[in-house]
Amino acid sequence: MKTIDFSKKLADKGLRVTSQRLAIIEAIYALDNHPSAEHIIEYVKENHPSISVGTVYKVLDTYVEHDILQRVKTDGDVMRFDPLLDKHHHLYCVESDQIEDYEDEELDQLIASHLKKKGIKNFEIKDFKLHITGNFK
Amino acid sequence: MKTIDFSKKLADKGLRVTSQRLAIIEAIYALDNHPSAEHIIEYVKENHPSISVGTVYKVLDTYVEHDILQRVKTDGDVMRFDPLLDKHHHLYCVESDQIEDYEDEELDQLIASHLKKKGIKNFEIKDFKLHITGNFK
DNA sequence: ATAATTGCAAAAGCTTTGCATGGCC
DNA sequence: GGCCATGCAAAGCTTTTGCAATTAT
Repeated sequence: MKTIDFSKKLADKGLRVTSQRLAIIEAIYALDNHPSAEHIIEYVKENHPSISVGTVYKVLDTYVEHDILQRVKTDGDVMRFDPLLDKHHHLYCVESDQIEDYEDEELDQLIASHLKKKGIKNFEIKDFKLHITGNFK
Repeated sequence: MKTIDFSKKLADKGLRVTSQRLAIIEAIYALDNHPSAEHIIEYVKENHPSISVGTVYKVLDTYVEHDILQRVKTDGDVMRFDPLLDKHHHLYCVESDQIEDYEDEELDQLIASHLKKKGIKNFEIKDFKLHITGNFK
């Protein structure tokens, strides 16, 4: 995805296009491994030394609100961000902080139909996400 | 589970039994909804006003290390704790911070056999957990 | 006795907030 | 021009840490 596409993406959502916002979304795609805010700040500062921490957090919030990013839960206390919006699951490495996307429509169907058939008492299911732990090799 | 059982549970793991440790594990069972450290502290202070925050965190860490508790991931930045150790999944309410356990061996089998059959390239699966979001009713 | 646990308080780490300045539309 | 976004710095919150005093075994 090129810079110009990011501009359009923001404009289409009614968001103002600023160089900080572009740098942040470019960073997330460039970093590519569900970066934390800290990783993003570090990366963006290379070409944007004066960007401030508060701005990055505000922009990330804005992106999550406008469905440009998803938050990714981790065991630790840092939030990480994922630009993939299609339904997918995550692979968590038990030895490092690596997180990868895992898409599997067949699995989605399998789980969805099982849950639909069986139902959960007193609970209306909206969505589900599988957290798979293991080792990359 | 009675107090005496908690004592035994700790002793069996080679942990020293202290009134703080007992109060903390009792609190978790009493609170019963995957309490946060803050909830636990609040509850324990009723009968144990002088307990300190640091102690509670240290004891929770000890319990997790010794497989007496599991950590539960949340969207927010607070860690929560679960005394159920059997394999299970979690139901997350989208409107509140309620979290419930969900056990479903049939589902576990279904997912396990699908993943085993299909495999994941460059990844060795150790375990998986489903995060189901929706509404309690 | 002695090794582990507690309480206290300080500090760390991540994230949020308020407000004046500056930039986009 | 008007409004929104940014930078800065301070503060907030949860969690961690160090150490002396206390307690369990």
